[in-house]
Amino acid sequence: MGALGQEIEARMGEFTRRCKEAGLTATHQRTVIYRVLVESRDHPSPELVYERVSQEIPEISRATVYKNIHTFIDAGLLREVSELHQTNRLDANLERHHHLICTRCRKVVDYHDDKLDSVRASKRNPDGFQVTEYRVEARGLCPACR
Amino acid sequence: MGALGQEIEARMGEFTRRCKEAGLTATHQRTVIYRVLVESRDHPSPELVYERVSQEIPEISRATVYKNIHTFIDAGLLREVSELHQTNRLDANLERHHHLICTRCRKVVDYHDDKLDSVRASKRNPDGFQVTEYRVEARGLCPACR
DNA sequence: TTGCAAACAAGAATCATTATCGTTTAGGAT
DNA sequence: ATCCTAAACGATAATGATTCTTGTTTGCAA
Repeated sequence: MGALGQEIEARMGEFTRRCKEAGLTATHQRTVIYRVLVESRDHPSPELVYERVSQEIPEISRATVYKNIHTFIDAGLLREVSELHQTNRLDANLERHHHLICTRCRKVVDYHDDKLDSVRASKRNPDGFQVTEYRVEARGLCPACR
Repeated sequence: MGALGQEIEARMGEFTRRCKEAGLTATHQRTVIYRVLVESRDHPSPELVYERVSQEIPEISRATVYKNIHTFIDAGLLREVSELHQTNRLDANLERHHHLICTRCRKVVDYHDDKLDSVRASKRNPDGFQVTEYRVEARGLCPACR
């Protein structure tokens, strides 16, 4: 088994452990869903996860995949790349700025900060990406949700 | 007129100018939609924009609002807070890291960078937010899209 | 083994968004 | 001022992602 395989094994071990901690049954469906997630390097959508899991468990239901993705997120076993994926959120402020995002109520507040404006990656073209803009998301709780 | 009113006026002037530049007719509908966007400090969803515009133009169609929002984005008059709003995108990597996001194909790549890990706002609790995490989004074009 | 709560599957329902299509309108050419 | 054409619009159907509902199955503890 290669280094990647070992890492996946390690993550699956952590999965089992965390399920116990959270009082979750490590069912066959959950195990396959989680392994697919760990093996996927492309930040898949739930739909794509469903497709991949379906290859192994053809009779699995979409609801099971979607519900367990939420379960994993709640248990801290999985994260969302962006918390603002339910609907588009618009910003007519054209100046360079960053955002404060409340993880509970999804409130978004513009945040201007020269210090953050100067953020740059260490490498010139990380992973071959031609980066045109660095944006900082400060995630946490807004005053109302604290 | 207060300072805020003046800023809104300035933005509406810019709107008219940019419409001309882009060969767009500054129709009544577009003007109201854009003014609502500029006046909204809460990064509204298209649906919320539709509701607000409907107060002034009850007979406006959702399609008009949605289409013009795209038109404004294409013309550089408006931005999206997150480009990943069409569907959820999952991340089973629990280590601290950041993301490279291709604005063209929506590819997301994990990016580990100690320099970015140390990013912090200048203020302790900006706008009263209790910030638990800073994430950097490096936006640009992936190797395939360049 | 019995029973109960957790998990599941199937499919309907919802929500946001986009596409289609017929009508209206704005602005340049006449 | 009138005509013409493309751009805009409105109504509404369609799509895609996600969530909800309901009935069934399964894991595990008494």
